[in-house]
Amino acid sequence: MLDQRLVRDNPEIIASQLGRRGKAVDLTKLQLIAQQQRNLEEQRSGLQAEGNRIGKEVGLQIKSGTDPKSEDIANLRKQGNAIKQKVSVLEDEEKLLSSQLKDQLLTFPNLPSDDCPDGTSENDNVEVRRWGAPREEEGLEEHWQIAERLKLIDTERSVRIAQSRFVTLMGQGARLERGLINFMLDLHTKKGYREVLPPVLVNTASLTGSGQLPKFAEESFRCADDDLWLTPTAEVPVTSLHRDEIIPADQLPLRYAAYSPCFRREAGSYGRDTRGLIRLHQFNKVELYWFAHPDHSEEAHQQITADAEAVLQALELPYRVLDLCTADLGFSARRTYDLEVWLPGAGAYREISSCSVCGDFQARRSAIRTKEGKSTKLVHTLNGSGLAVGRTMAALLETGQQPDGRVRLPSALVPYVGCELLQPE
RNA sequence: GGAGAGCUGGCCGAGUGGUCGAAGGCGCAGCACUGGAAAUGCUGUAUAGGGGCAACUCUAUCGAGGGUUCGAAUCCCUCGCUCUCCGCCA
Repeated sequence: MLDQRLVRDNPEIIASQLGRRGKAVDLTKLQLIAQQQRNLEEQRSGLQAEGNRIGKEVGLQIKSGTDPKSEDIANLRKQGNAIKQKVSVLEDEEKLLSSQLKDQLLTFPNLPSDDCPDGTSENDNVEVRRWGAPREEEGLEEHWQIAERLKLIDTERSVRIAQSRFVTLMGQGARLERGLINFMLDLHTKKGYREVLPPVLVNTASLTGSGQLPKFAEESFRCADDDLWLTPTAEVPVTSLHRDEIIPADQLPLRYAAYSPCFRREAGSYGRDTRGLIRLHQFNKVELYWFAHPDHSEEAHQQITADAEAVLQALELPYRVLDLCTADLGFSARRTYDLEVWLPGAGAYREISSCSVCGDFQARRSAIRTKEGKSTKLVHTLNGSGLAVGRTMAALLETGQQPDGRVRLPSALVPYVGCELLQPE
């Protein structure tokens, strides 16, 4: 969420920054609401001060012996009542305006960072670097072909169990998925990340706090009888881990590595990536998350990205890093590096991790602050996939495929999977 | 699902209508004492919003929302959550 004061005092900053994201907004009305709301607050608190004075006066007089039924007291009561009425009118107006303001504000995306490249579509994303030597051969299989041939996944029966876009991992496939989760968590915790296994059902406040609500309700699965949703990413519960808290500055940064299954409705993606492990309603992900001091979030962003890259490097998977342009930024992000892994079978780079710095955007929604001396300020939050497990498996299958149909796993994974070659069981 | 208890500051805990943002304790910070430390003593220590260059000041907040009252942490109503016991259950 954006700062209300910015709306009130410098709406032109918001307009120009959101303009960079391709969002044209007219803030004159909202600014007016914000200013009126402040005026009402001033009037109201002045009246309340007067009312408090009268209340005390009555108490004092009665205590010092004045007859409670005396003229003086009756007069004060009358004044008190008059003020009460005025206050309640002002209060109603003020509440209406604040809720209008807040409702609007919750629908605005974050302002892009100054360093974020300008652009109008994903074509304007800037490639920052590449790592590894991509396999570029003719006749390589795609991961879903390999997975079905080796019976690592059962797609058809998954439809019976649930519906399309769900997958059941079987045998070595299940083992590989489990091994990858463990491998990733081990890698991150060795670097000092605290491991987290959060609830995957989250309440409305949590989804609002990290930015998924109110705008993206149709992207999440919702429980019919409770205020609970299936989390679309561990970013949601981990943000709320410290919701409404003040974190002492000497504890920052807090770094978490959270494994969770993730659930997304993928509304509006009919027909895309219908086969295999790329786009599912349920997938596993290890998420990196930082609560950082506001002065150090830029460095933190470089570090969290490097920590996500470390997984790809350890798995010997070639990738490239994109600096997302303003048009491609997610709702809560100020700046994002996407990691795209090379899929030799598909012959394309595919997103496998998104590393974002959100500034104080989520912290304001979630009331997560830090304290130095007397002043409290909002922390900065960062998140990055480290990594999306299903897509990692897809990349491993395509990258490790052998002419004989088997799949060679990177050596780092052998202790986790128990073999270096996947072959028909 | 049934029955009961509770929800107060970072924590514990007092407070049943009047100057209470809230006693006391713990914790934390500063100062004093000390060669240094412990112990001790003193002082300070919530959040949000408004005004002010600042010192400071006003308003709100005792789970949430309504109500009674000149005045509510305290009384009334609704809701939420937590805990305990019983039932069920991995």
